[in-house]
Amino acid sequence: MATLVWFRRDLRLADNPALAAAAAADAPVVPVYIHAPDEEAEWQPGAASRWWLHQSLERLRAKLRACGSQLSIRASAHALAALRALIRESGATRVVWNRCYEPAAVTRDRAVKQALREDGIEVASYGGALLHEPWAVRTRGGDPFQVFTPYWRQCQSLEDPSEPLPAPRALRAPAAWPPSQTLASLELLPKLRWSEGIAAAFTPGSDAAHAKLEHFLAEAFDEYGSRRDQPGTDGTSRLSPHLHFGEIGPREIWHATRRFAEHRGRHSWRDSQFITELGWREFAHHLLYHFPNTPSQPLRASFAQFPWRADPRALEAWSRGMTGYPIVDAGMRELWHTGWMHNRVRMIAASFLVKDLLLSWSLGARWFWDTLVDADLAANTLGWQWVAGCGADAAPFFRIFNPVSQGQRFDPDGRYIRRWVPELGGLPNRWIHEPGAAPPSVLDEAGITLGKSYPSPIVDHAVARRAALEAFKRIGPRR
DNA sequence: TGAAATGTTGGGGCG
DNA sequence: ACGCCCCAACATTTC
Repeated sequence: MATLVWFRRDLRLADNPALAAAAAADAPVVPVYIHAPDEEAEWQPGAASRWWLHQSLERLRAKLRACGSQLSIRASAHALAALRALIRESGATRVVWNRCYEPAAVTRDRAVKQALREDGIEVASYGGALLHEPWAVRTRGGDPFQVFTPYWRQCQSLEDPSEPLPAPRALRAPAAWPPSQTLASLELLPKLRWSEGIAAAFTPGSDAAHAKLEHFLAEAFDEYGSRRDQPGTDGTSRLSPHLHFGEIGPREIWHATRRFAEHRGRHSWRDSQFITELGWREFAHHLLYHFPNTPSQPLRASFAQFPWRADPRALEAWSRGMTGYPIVDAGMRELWHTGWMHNRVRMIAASFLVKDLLLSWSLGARWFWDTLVDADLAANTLGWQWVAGCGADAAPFFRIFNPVSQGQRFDPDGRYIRRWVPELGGLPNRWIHEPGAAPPSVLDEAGITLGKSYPSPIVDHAVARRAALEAFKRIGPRR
């Protein structure tokens, strides 16, 4: 009579509709996690994500234990096979989960649902990962949106997301627990010990996520509009990996922000930039659901013929943070060391790859996928296609970031550069964003030999910009 | 959620 | 006092 709760990208007890539904029934609850990476095809989690997943599962297991429950972990080529085994071992008659929206997950879940029902199992799925289901938001003509502003306006006009559900206090145990593999047996942790940087920057788990949200609201929410673009400050929430793994749900964030703002008489919170960022997350999932080819194919078909360059050495220089443009290199090194990059810098680094180096956005998307702890197929796809100008509501082809002026504008005191590109630390602020143009005496003084202690710029931005305009002009403009 | 190129304005130095 | 030039500051256009 037990209910299987299939945890996936919802590694939390609070505001977990599937878990709440299972707990509400007068029946034992069997929480399970199934590691079936092959079912995610070419978008299996990268090394940084796997590290996070390991930590997060550990926290979830502890949380469940505190409720008198247990997490049964299985690795399997096919989730369906593992579910059937778990059903057999636990005598469960019902399976519940919260929906995922990636194309591979949608296909798989549909098949699993049908197969289990044919087995005579009761199956239900719930929405908990988004404020609005992707199919619930439509243009007047019934189509999915392709422009953010009208999309989000439409969302805001819908009924408010419901209040988050409380975490169950206790979960009924089954007569016998289905055995669990060890977490270690999933081999999620990296072989090399490079994860210290990530561990120093982040603490996975829903407790840390909620602490971070409270801290953000108290310390940074009011100034978010002005400080969110300054990578040298602590102006953003850094909730992205927690959101990706579902350690905290968007409804919890939405309502916590509402309560915080209303308590202080701030009634414009709905239109705050922070809430708008939740909107972009929704929009990304909306697009991925309705345009499932976009992780590998440009949404705008004309870009399929774009003459991207092939230049492995340039790609390598970009990946490793050795382009000679400090703001780009700082971002790429922050990514490599912490599994995260400030959003403003993501745009700058992405623009550099796509426009200055004329390398395909999909190469950048893949690198981010492998290295980000918050790697999310929907957000990553939207972000890269946006920068490349080949996606929905994309940046126009002529919008090309100048890595020097962007650095000067958003990191005026060079704090971000000094943190991640320490070899430039001795440069005065005047030159820290363009060592390639600094007078020899200044470089001397700072102990820098261009080409040795720090790379010379791998391209001349002014030249690269003109080449990009030329190439994009041919294929990019909307018709 | 750009930036460069081009155009306009207005104050100050100077003959 | 006046016109001229220079150029910074700002605005507009273009890619």
